Amino acid sequence: MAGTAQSPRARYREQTRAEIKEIALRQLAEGGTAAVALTRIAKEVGLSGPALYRYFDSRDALLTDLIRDAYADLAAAVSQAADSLPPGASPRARLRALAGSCRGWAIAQPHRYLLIEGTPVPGYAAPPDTLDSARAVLGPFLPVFEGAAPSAAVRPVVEQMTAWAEADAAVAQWARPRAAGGSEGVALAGAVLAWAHMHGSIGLEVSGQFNGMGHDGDTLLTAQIDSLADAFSLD
Amino acid sequence: MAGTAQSPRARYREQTRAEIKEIALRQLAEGGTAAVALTRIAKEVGLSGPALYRYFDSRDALLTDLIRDAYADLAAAVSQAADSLPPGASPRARLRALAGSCRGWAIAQPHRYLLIEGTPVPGYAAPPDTLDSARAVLGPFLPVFEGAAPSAAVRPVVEQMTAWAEADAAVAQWARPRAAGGSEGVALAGAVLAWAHMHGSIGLEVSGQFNGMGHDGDTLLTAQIDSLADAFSLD
DNA sequence: TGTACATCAGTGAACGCGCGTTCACTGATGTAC
DNA sequence: TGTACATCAGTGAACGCGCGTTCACTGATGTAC
Repeated sequence: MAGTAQSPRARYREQTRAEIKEIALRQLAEGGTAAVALTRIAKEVGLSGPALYRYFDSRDALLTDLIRDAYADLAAAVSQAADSLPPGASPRARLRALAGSCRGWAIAQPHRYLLIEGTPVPGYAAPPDTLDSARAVLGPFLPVFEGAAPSAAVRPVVEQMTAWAEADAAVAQWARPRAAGGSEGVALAGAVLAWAHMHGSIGLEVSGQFNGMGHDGDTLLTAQIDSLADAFSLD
Repeated sequence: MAGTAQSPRARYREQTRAEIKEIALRQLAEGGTAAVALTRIAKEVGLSGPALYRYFDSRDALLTDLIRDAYADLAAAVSQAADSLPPGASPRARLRALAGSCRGWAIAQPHRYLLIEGTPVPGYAAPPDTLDSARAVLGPFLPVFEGAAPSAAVRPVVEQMTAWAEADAAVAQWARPRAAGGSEGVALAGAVLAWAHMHGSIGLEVSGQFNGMGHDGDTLLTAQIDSLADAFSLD
C-alpha cells in the first residue's frame, strides 16, 4: 500500500484527469476527433476552460493520452485472450481467439479503434512509443506460428520479415523469444498478415462500408483467419 | 459535337468548378478533411468567399462531389485494369492485376483513398449512391471467380453471400451476369474477401502503420491475394 | 443590327460561432518548523 | 498545536483566429424580338 499511498490532492487530481478523458472519449464517439474540444469538456466537468490546463498541457497532449490508453487497452485485451486459452488449444483456435478479441474490442468501441487505426489526425504527430504499443498488440500472435509451414503465396512475406529481423536487432530481440522454437521470420509474417486481415475486415465493419451488404464481420474475419491458418498449415 | 456544345459561360463555369475542386483536393492532401475550407479555397482561386456559393451549395456539397469523383475514378482504374488484361490471363493473374490497380490508385493519392475508405467524416452523411459506386469498384472482381472451388475456410462467407443474393433481388441482378457461368454466391464472396484484403494492406500502408517495419505493401497485398486465389483454388 | 430585359458571376459588409490558449489574480490545501 | 510559507486548483477577462453562411447590391453576359 505504501507505494500506492496518495495525498488526497493527488487522488483528486487523478479523478479529475480520468473524468476529463471520459468526456473526451464521449465526444470522440459522437463526433470524431474534431469534436474533442477543451472548452466543451470544461463545461461538462464543471470547470472553466483554462482550468483544464492544470491537467493537460494542450489539446494534443490530451489526444496523445487517449491514443496511448487505447493501445494499452487493446494490447491488454489481446494478452488476456491469449492467457485464457485452454492449454491444449490448436494454433488455429488460438489464432481465432486472438483475432476475435481484437475484433470484439474494436466493435465495442469503434471510436477508439478508429483513433488508433483510422485516418491519421492531420497535423498531429503520434508519440514515438506508438511502435512499441503496436508491438504489444502483435506479440501474442507470434507463438501461434510455431512450426508453421508457409505456403508459396505467403513465402515472400516470410522472406521479407526474416530480412527485417536480421537487419534490426531490436526487432529480432523482441520477436525471437516469442517465436517459440520457430523461425521469427515465419512468426512475424504470420502476425503481420493477421494484423492486415483484422484491419481489413474490422475496418470495413467499423466504418460501415458494407452496411446492408448482408455479411457480418465475424464470418468474414473468421474466414480470413482460417485461410491464414491454411496458408501456414496450422492445425 | 452538338451535345457537347456549351456556351462560353457554361464552359467557364465548369472550369471554375474544376479549379475549386482541385484546390480542395490539395487542401485535403495537406491537412485532411478538416483542412478543406471554403474561405481559403476562395482566396486561392482569386474569388471572394461568398462567390463560391455560385458553384457549390455548401461545404458538404463540395465534399460530396469529391467523394463521388474519387469513387468513379477508382472504379475507372479497376475497370481499365480489367480491360487491359491479356486474353488468356489466369484467374490468379487477373486477381493480382485488379488488386494491384486498386493499390496503385490508393498509394498514388492516399488522401482520396482515405476520403473513401477512411474514418467517416463526423456529421457528414454520405450520398445514397455511394453503394452503387462501391459496386462499380467491385464489379470487375466477380468474373474472376468463375469455376472457383472455395475452401472450407471461406465457405461460410459463400453461404452468406448466396443467402444475400437470394434475399436482395437488386444484388442478384447485378451479380449474376458478372459471375460468368458460376454461382454468384462464390463470386460475391471472392470479391468481398478481395476487398477486405485490399482494405487491410492498403490501409496499413496508407496510414503509415507499419512504417519502418520492413515490409512493403506490394509484397503484403500480393501474398494476401495469392492466398485468396489458393482459398478458391484458382489457377 | 439594336434595344429591353433576364440571368448570372461576383462583391463587401456583416453575423455569430466556438475554438485553443495566455494572463494576472484569488483562495484553498498542504508542508516545515 | 500554531504559525509562516509554498504549492496548487481554479477563476474571469481577454486575444486572435478562421470558419460557414446570408444579404443586398453592382456589373457583365446572354437572349428574345
